[in-house]
Amino acid sequence: MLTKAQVRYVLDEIYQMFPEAHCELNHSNPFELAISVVLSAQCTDALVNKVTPALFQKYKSPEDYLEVPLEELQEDIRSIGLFRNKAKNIKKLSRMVIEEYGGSLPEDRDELMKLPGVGRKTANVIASVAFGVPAIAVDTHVERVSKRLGICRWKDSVLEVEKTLMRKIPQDEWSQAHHSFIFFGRYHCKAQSPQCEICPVLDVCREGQKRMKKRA
DNA sequence: AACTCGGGGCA
DNA sequence: TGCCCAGAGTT
Repeated sequence: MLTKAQVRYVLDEIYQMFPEAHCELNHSNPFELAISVVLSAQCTDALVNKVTPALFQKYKSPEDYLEVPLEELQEDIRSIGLFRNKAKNIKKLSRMVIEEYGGSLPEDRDELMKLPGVGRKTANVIASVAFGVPAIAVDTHVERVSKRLGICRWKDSVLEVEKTLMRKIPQDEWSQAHHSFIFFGRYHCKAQSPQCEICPVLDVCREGQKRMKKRA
């Protein structure tokens, strides 16, 4: 496992690598943010961003999602994977927000996770981006990068990864670290083809050194 | 723990 | 054109 000093080193290097890493989600409207993040499950943000402008033009409130037939909502998000489930979730989520939360999104992560389509990762994103709650959302990029580097253990569950990251990263950097890890995972430490040859943190990376030795 | 849902994007 | 990508829910 990487020491706290090594984690510090990794963070600094990765921040330098992706200085533009930041959250592109609109946080002025928590409900729209929640819809965006629910749509994001199992597909890229870029794909979601193609759909949301027109979507939010048409649907202004939770009530609007309830008024249209399910098939119409499905059609409006068709270009995204899993659109049938996601449309159902959005309708149910809208109903819950109206009936159980008085028309606005709950701020508590455990309450958020009661909403359909909102798991641990999504709840963390909503809580941190919309409500400023300190959190680290562990998606596949964050998980893969943390495990390869040796910040946490391979067998760790998502929850354990999250706890370890919170322990080893200063709280005021959780957001920046989260977004930087996403960029790092998507463009550099990729699932199938990690760019170990040109990696700035190879010297502390457990998996990277294994890979390089294998190649030699 | 394994399986399902489903498109877009890239090789 | 087939393989890879990306979470939540259900069993």
